[in-house]
Amino acid sequence: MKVLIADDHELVLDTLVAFIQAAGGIEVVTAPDFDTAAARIKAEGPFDLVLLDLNMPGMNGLKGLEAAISMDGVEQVALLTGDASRALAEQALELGAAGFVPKTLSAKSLVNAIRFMAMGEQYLPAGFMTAEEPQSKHPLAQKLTDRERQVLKGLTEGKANKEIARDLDLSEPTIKLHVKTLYRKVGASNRTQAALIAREAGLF
Amino acid sequence: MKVLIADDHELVLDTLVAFIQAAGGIEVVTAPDFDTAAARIKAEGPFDLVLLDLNMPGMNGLKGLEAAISMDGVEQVALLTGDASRALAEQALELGAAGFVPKTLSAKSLVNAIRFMAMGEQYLPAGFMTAEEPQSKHPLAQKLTDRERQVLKGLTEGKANKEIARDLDLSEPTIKLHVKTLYRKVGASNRTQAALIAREAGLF
DNA sequence: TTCCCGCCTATCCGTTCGGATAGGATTCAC
DNA sequence: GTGAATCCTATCCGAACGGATAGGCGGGAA
Repeated sequence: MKVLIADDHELVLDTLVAFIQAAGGIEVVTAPDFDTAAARIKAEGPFDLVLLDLNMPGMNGLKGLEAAISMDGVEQVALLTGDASRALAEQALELGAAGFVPKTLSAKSLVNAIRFMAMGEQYLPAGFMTAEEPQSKHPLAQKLTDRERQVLKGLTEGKANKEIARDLDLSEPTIKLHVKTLYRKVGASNRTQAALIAREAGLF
Repeated sequence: MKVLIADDHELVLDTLVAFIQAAGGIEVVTAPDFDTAAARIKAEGPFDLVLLDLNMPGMNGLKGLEAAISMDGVEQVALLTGDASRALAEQALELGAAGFVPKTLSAKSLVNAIRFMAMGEQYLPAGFMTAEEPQSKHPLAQKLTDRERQVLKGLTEGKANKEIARDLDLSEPTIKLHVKTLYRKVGASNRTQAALIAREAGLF
């Protein structure tokens, strides 16, 4: 059984390799970025599992995942990531990922997950997709009404009131009202600040 | 010598503890988020060094760093972070942080850095502050003139043209000109889009 | 020197924004 | 039912924005 792990955090790499080899029966190859990972797949493949860090050089978000999945010499591809966003996990699975591994896992269960996926299974952290939306409502968003959230989403896309009105099939004055009340709630004084605050809070 | 490490990535925690204790002479306490870190400082302090992950629950960016520095029972506070941004490092040092430790370090040098800081020294990753600005010019920013960059910075802070004019000691019509030409260069059609694009590119 | 480029200033115009105010509709809790 | 909350619509106004256009200034390149 052969596994490639790509991560620019050498610390993570060190640990995983040590733990996996201690367990035995698995050959581990590492890479510090996406490009060398791709090169090693070509040169040293095939691999039973390829683990890709979401935030590493050369990996353009899910682009790298997509590319890796379509490569020859790769059985399974999984994402390794620091922040566990449910939306991201869903997208990754839609693209055909074998799993989604947050680094918040303990070393032991992380190694178990890797062995599990290398055997061809799909892995998701316990209580990740099962839980409806545990703490999804940010302290900021929870104060907004549904409409206001929809309007705020439009703001974060740089849209004009008129555009938002068309998208939501409402009149423009209505949008302006929501925009105004929304400013007060999030503490913004114009649409750009509101958009930045929303992004900062991780909404949308 | 006593060290507290707070990180929501249990993997990181496991490794650091194992390595540090293997080296001997250091007592290690861990915490999965900022609040329990603060509680443990109060209960089990004093600590020679507190290592805080930048992206963990309860830590509002540099707010947590600031809070930890001002606490009793803490000698040194350092940041542990996944992505090494130079601007962030500078801000952290200005707040009085003892160092800035990117997780891209190998486990061995990371442990060395921790021991180094616990002894009261300041640590920065090699060639981090020394290098002038290695790859600072993003493909986007390099097309902008100095003034346009300054104006764009104002936009990313949600400022009005008039405010930017005051900050840069220019007239408002001038700002409007720069804003307009800047839109064309970055592909925005209004200030909110420009601000988001700039943030997306990692500028400022 | 002449020319071009980046920079600053300015005016004009139509649109959009931000804010205040007011009325009507719906739903839900009391 | 009464009242409160949410949502929709509307009008008015001053300020800010987005865009076009035009001229002056300084420095570097041809």
